[in-house]
Amino acid sequence: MNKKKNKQETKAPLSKSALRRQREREQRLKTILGAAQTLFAGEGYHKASMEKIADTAEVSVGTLYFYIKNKEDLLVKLLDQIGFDLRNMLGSAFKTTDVSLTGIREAGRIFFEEFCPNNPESIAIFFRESVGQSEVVEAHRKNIFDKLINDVCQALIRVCENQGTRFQSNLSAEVMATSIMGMFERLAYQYLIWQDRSEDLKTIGQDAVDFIIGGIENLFR
Amino acid sequence: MNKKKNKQETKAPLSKSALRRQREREQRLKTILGAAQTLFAGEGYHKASMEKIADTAEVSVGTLYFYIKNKEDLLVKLLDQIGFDLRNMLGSAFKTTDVSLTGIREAGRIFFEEFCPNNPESIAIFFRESVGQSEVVEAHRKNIFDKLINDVCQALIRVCENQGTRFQSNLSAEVMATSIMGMFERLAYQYLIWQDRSEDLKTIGQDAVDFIIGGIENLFR
Amino acid sequence: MNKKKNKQETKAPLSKSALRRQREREQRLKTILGAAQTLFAGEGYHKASMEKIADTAEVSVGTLYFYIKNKEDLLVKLLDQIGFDLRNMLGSAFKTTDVSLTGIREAGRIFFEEFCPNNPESIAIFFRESVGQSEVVEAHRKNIFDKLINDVCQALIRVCENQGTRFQSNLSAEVMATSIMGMFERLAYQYLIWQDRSEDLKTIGQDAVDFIIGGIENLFR
Amino acid sequence: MNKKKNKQETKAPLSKSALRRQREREQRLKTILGAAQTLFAGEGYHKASMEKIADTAEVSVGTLYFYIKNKEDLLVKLLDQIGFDLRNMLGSAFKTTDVSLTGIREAGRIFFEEFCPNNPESIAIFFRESVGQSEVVEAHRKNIFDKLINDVCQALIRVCENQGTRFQSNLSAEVMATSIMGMFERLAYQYLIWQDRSEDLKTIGQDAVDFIIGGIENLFR
DNA sequence: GATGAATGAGGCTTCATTCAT
DNA sequence: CATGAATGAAGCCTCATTCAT
Repeated sequence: MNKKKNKQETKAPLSKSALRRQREREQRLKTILGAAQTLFAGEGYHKASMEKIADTAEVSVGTLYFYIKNKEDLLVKLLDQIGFDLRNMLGSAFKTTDVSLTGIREAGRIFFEEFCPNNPESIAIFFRESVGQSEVVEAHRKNIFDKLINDVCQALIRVCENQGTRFQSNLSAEVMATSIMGMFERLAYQYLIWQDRSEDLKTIGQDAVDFIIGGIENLFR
Repeated sequence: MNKKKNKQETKAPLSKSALRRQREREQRLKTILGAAQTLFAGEGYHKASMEKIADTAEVSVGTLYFYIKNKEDLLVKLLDQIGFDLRNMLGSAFKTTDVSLTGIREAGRIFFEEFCPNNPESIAIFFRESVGQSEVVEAHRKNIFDKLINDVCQALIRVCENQGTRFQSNLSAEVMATSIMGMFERLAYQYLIWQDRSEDLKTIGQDAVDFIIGGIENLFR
Repeated sequence: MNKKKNKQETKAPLSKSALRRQREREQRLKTILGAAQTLFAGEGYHKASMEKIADTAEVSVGTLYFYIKNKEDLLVKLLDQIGFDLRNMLGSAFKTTDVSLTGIREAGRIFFEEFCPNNPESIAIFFRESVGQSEVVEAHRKNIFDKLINDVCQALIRVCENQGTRFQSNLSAEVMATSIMGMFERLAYQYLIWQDRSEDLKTIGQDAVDFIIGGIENLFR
Repeated sequence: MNKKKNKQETKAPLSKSALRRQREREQRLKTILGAAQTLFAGEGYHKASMEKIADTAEVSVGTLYFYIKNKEDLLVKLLDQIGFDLRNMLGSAFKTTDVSLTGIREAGRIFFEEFCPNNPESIAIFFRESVGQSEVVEAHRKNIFDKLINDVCQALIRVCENQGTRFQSNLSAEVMATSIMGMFERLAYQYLIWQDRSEDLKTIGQDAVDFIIGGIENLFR
C-alpha cells in the first residue's frame, strides 16, 4: 500500500534497533492521531490546520507527512479506528443476541454507558466532523455504517428465526437495523454533543433500548 | 432581513413600481437560494464557491452579497427554509396524532413518500452539508431538530394520556421522540443519499413506522 | 468644470421655482457634506462607505453622485471648505499683525479656543483623514497649507519691517511660518484627537503663543 | 515574534545549521520590510498590494504571511523601527542637553541634516502613510510621539532647572516639547515630501533651531 | 431629479503540500 | 528520519461606480 512500509512487510527478522524504531514509529503515529482527534473534535476538521496538528503532536509539519498521506487520510484513519472500536464493542454484543434479546440490551448499555462517556471525541468525529467532507471519507463512513447495520441485522434475523418467525423481507430487517443505528446516532448527538448530559446517558440508553425491544417484540405478536 | 431597508416594513402603500421591484427582489433571492441549494447538495458546501453560485444563479458575485450576508448566511437561510417546510409537513401530521396513532403513521408516510423523493437536495443539505460547518449553522440545525423533536414529543405524550398511561419521565418521551427523528434521518441518508432507492422508500417508511408504533404500543401493555 | 452646473452659470434670471430648486439643491449638498464630515471623522475615510454616507444623509447612493463626482471629490470639497474657514479666521487675524504681535496672539486664541473646540471633526479631517489619501487630495492639502503659511509669513515679514530688521532670507520667514503651522497641527492632534483635553486648550494655546512670540522677539535682539 | 516559535528563546545552544537558518530568516524579514517600506513610501499604503510587496521582495505571497501577521502588521513593524531609529538618534542628543542648549541644536542638526536626507522613506511612512490608517497603527504612532515628546520634555525641564527657573506647569513643558515635534514634522513634510529641497535642509534646520532656542531662552528673561 | 439594484475588479488571507537541508 | 521555510492556487468579500426605471 505504501512504498516505504514494504521493508517491514518482508518479515525478515528485525534487529533490536530496528524493533525499537518500529515501536517508536508506531508510538509517534498514535501521538499524531491523538492530536488530530482532539483538534478535529474540538475545533472542527477544517479549522484544525496541519500546522496546529503538528504543534499539538509536537512534531514538524514535514514529519506529519511521513506518517500520513494527507489531511483526508488523517480523518480516514481516525474514522476507521473509531469504526473498528465501535464494532468491536457493539458487534460482539450483538453477536451474542439470541431469543432473550439480552445481546441487544447489552449493546445499548455498552454504547451509552461505556462508549459515549469515554469517547466523546470519537462520537464527535464519527457523527459530526466526518460528515460530508469528501467522497473518500463518505465511503469510509458508509462502510462503517454498513458493517454495524449488518451486525444488528444478523442479530435481528437470528432472533426472528429463534422465534419461528420471519421478516417480511430482507429489507425489513435492514430497515430496522438502520433505524436502530439512527437512534443511537441522534441520541448521542443530542445528549452528548449538543447538550452535555453524560450523567443521564444511562437512563437515556435504557429508554432507547426499551423502545427498540418493544418494537422488536411487536413482531412476534 | 436587512437593518437599513426597513422602509417596506413601515407598510406605507407602495407604488406600483416599488411593488414590482420588491417582487423582482424576492424572485432574485429565490433564484440565488435555488442555485446554492443545487450546488451545496451536488458538490458539497465547501466545493461550491461563491463564484460558482453566482454563475449558476446568473448574477454577479456582488449581487450575491446584496441579497445575503455571507456564505454561511446562505446555508442558514436554506436550512431554515428546509426546517420550516419539514415542520410544516410533519408537524401538522404529528399534531393530529391521537389514540389511533394514525398521525404518526401519516407523518412517516409524508416524510418517506412525499418529502424525501421530492426534496432530495433538502435532505442532503439538512443531514449532510450543514453538519458541523460552524457554530452558527449548528445552532440553527439544533433549533430545527429541537422543534421537530418537540412536535413528536407532544404527540407521544398526548397518545399516552389518552391511553391513561404516563411516561416514566419527561425525558423518556423526549428520548423516544429523538429516536424517531434519528430513525428518519439515517434511513433517508442510507436509502436516498448513499443508495438511491427512491422506489423502495414507501416500503421502508412503512417498516419504519411499524417499528415505531410497535415500540410505542409496547408502552401500554 | 461640471457639465450640469453650466445652466446656472449663465446667470439668466431664474424663475421662482428654479430659485427654490437651487436652494434645495444647495441644502441637499450641505446635508451630504455634513454626513460625510461626520462619518469621515468618526469612522475614517476608508471605512465610511458611500452607502453609509448616503444613508446618513438620507438620500440614495445614486443621488450622491448627482451632487459629487466621486468619493475623492467629497473629501476634497470638505477639505477646501475647512481650508477656507481656517483661513478666514486665522488669516484675517494674522493680517492685522503689526509691531505689537497681537495679531499672532489673536490667531492662536482663535485656533485653540474657538476653532478646535467647535470643529473637532474639521481638525480630524484636515490633520488625519485627508493625509496621504491620493495625489489629488494631497495637492489640495498642500494648497491650503501653502496659503496659511503664506499668511503667517507675510505677517512675520511685516513685523520685521516695522522693527527695522530683516529676515536673513525669505526662506527664514517661511520656515518660521511653517513651524508655527506645525505647532498648531500637532498640538491639536495631541490634545484634541489623541487626548480629549478641550478644557485645557486655552492654556495650551497661550503657552504655544508665548513660545512663538518668544522665538520671534528673539530676532530683534 | 511568534507565539509558538519560542524555541530559540530558550537559548539552548543552536546548531550551526540552525544558526544559519535563523540568520537567513532575519535577512528575509529585512528584505520584506524593505520592499514594503519602498512601496508604502512610493505608492502609498493602500495602493501597495500584498502581491506587489511579495513581488518586490522576490518571495511568494504565502511567504509574506510566514513572516508577518497581516498588512497592518507590516506597517506597524516599519513604524516601530522608524520610531526606534528616531529616538535613538534624537533621544540621545536631547539627553545631552544642558544649560548650553547644544543638545537641542544637535538634535535639530541630526534630524534635518542626517535623518531626513538619508531616510526620506521613513519620513513619508511616519508622517504620511501611517496617519489615520487604523486604531492599532494610530496607537503605535501615538506611542512613538509620546516617547519623543517625553525626551524633549525632560531636556527642557533640565535646562530650566539649571537656569534656576521653572515651567509654569508640567503642561507648559509638554506643550513646548509637542510644539517642537510639530515643527520638525511639518518642516520635513514641506521640504522633503511636498518639495524636494534636501539641499536646503541644513539652513532650514538651523532656522528652526534658532526659532526654538529663541523661544526657550525667552523663558529666562 | 431620484432611486437602488447590479456590477466586477481587486484586495487580503489561508492552508495543504512539497522539498532542500 | 526530521525539519520548517516556501509555495501559490483558491477562497471570500468589499465597495466605488453606473444606469435603467
